Amino acid sequence: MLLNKLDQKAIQREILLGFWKIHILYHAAKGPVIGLEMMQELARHGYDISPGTMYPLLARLNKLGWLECRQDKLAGPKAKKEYFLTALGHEALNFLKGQIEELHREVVLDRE
Amino acid sequence: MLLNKLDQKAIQREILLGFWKIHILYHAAKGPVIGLEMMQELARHGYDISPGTMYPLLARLNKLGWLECRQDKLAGPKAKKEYFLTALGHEALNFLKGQIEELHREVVLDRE
DNA sequence: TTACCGATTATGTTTATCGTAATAAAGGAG
DNA sequence: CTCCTTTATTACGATAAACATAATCGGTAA
Repeated sequence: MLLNKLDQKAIQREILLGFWKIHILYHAAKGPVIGLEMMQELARHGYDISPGTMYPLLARLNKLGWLECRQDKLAGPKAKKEYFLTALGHEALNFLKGQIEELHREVVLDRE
Repeated sequence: MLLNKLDQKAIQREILLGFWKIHILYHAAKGPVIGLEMMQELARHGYDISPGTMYPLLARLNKLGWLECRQDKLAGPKAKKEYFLTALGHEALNFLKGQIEELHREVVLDRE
């Protein structure tokens, strides 16, 4: 393996950014997603996401209408937020599945 | 289809950015890649990349050591540049193939 | 009280993306 | 030879995303 840690970081930043965003949508489709939990989950898969990246992302996906946010109103301003995939988010995820399939077919299976 | 053009643009910017970068590496493995040609090729696949994005990207991949650049020295300063995948670039591409497979297995095939 | 844990929020710096305009060389039409 | 189009890259300014780190807040345990 010629790739060192700097290369891996570059791959992450340059290319894999979108991959774990898909993971988030995927998880949000299965059940509620929480920022910190997701950071830990992704860390397990080798992605090291800082809060300064994760939380603005979730807010953005919420603003785009792909994720819905629920928070206990009785709790304080920093209580955990649960994110769910919306109908629009499902559409986006389905579209992305098609894109993944295409990429997989072309690059991994080397067809077409 | 609920997704409108704004959504598609968001998907592109938020997630698919890495996908066509992989396409570039993939093409560079098959033969020389030229900026403008790549922009047209990607446009055919629905990705609309502006020169202000493409050329800095190629320069960056070159600087990372994934692409090698050849340019006819006799020609002027804006002569076309041909990019080839380096050994390190091959490593990166192979690593990415694994990542694509994993993503495909989990999200598309819904396994694991 | 104090200390820690689960979570989010705030913030400042760096880097990428995008659109558009400028530049350069080469080839063809007249 | 000059003008125009085509093939390419380069330059640039504005917006936005990513990152690391520090601050905050509420709950629970010692």
